[in-house]
Amino acid sequence: MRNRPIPEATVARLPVYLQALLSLAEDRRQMTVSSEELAQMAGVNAAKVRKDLSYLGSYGTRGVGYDVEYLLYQITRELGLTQDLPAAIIGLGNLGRALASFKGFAERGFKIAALFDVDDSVVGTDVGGITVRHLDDLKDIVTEEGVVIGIIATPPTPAQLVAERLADAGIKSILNFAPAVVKVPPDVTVRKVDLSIELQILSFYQQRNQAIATAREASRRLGTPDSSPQTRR
Amino acid sequence: MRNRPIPEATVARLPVYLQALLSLAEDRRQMTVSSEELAQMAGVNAAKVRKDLSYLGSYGTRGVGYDVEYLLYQITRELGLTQDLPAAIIGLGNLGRALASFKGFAERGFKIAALFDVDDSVVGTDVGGITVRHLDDLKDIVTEEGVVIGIIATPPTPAQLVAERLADAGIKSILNFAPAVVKVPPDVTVRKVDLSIELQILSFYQQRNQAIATAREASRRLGTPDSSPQTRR
DNA sequence: ACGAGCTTGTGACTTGAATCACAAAGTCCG
DNA sequence: CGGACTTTGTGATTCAAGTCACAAGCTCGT
Ligand SMILES: NC(=O)c1ccc[n+]([C@@H]2O[C@H](COP(=O)([O-])OP(=O)(O)OC[C@H]3O[C@@H](n4cnc5c(N)ncnc54)[C@H](O)[C@@H]3O)[C@@H](O)[C@H]2O)c1
Ligand SMILES: NC(=O)c1ccc[n+]([C@@H]2O[C@H](COP(=O)([O-])OP(=O)(O)OC[C@H]3O[C@@H](n4cnc5c(N)ncnc54)[C@H](O)[C@@H]3O)[C@@H](O)[C@H]2O)c1
Repeated sequence: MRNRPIPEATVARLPVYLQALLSLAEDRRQMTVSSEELAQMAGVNAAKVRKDLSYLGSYGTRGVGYDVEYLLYQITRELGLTQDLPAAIIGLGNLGRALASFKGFAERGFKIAALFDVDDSVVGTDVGGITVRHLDDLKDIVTEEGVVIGIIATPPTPAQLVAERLADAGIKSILNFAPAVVKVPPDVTVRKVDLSIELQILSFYQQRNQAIATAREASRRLGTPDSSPQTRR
Repeated sequence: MRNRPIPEATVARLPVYLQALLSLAEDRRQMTVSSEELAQMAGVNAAKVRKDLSYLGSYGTRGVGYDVEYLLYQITRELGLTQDLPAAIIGLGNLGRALASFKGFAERGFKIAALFDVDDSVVGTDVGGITVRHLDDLKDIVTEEGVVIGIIATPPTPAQLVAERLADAGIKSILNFAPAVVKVPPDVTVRKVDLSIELQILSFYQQRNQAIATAREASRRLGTPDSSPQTRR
């Protein structure tokens, strides 16, 4: 299993295990954890946990489980979180400000190293202890501060432009909060977080379940035997 | 194809198509759109677009494409966005406030109908034109306002409790911003948005690509022929 | 030192999603 | 009206993820 490329789906779950392990490490009572326990905490099934962890190597002990500290270190290392990665936020509106003043990053392997905007009433001001700079200074400051992650929190229209500026500044990892699809060179990774999309997905399942409920209700009233429960998820 | 259950992956893309169609509908020049164009805009491939849309029915015309307005309506209907769904935000800190004062919801099928917190210095204040209520009044107000979606923006510790209160109030759809896994009854759908997880995933690919780059660099200097490019994503 | 009892690690299998590739169905133009 | 040209809709295929199930390996008590 070792040395095989780690599946994307596994990579996406490692941070969840990390979170669970951190909370276990905090109360020092439990030195070791079983795949079953970890699965409970992460909300997945135990076989998946074991398979996921096996991609990192054989870090468990049969009959015992996984050493919490050791596993914690291995996942941290695999995710590249052994030192704090410097990130920049572009767009200091409602969302950008919330992100900039959020204290939770430091404990999770990141630090906000620079802030950018284009609005003259924002540039030069202080947000969460950091001075907002003009977007035009992006490349210089990114180089200077060693920023490796760009967080786009501008309105959707300028998002593409900002992404290009980030790519031009040598940044390879972008997190995009603007509801817009941005195109970047193939060596740049973009992940998108779109709140409206999440809500719309919820809306779909909401209405579907409701439709099923009313259909069942109707057939019950008609005395028709209920065929399929169709719970799913 | 019709009447088959819509795959989860497709549901997750429908909002992206919706967004693209909305921007097409705005400038009224283009009455119809091909799967190829839509694919470009959504950042996916054309075959996937066609297959996704085919789950909703045969709404295209061969040789022409899809009627923008008609498709727009069909997706809106499928997602259950024909009327604004009332949502509630719980936890009015940095993030909760940004969400509450965000104007983009209305245009995307949602409206913020209620706000909740437990902090006495927050309860009773006005945020984005809505008075913050105490969490204890959740059930009453949810019923009264017909809220169907709950958005958790509290710290991680109270997230589980809040989720239970929401479920108890009859809410079936929860969007959770707190970095915590919440357990709910099977008829409730939870989606999680976790910023730190997204950053950690970026970190993984960042460091992996870097590792590949330095390995290639090393082998180049040694004159070893470079075997596999291994771009992926 | 041995057997009962856990728990891991992983091949084999199942399920679901993505991609391919092409016939079917339409448009457009001479 | 017919044939060149588009573009859809969808079986067939490939690829990735999830689940199952069990032998291998460890601990601990006796
Ligand atoms: N606020 C929310 O809760 C929320 C929720 C979901 C999505 N979003 C999305 O996040 C993004 C930001 O939302 P917001 O509410 O903070 O918006 P906002 O309008 O409050 O802030 C946008 C900020 O970006 C700056 N900006 C504009 N163009 C820029 C450019 N070219 N370069 C750099 N900065 C630029 C503006 O000066 C402003 O400060 C939007 O795309 C929005 O759709 C926000
Ligand atoms: N701020 C960000 O940019 C950001 C980014 C990523 C994730 N998050 C997550 O979002 C959540 C909120 O972040 P924040 O920065 O707004 O935190 P915050 O501390 O500023 O606000 C939390 C709010 O929740 C309220 N609260 C606490 N317990 C509650 C309860 N039981 N019921 C109702 N309300 C309660 C508090 O009174 C406070 O108003 C956190 O879980 C955080 O990890 C925030």
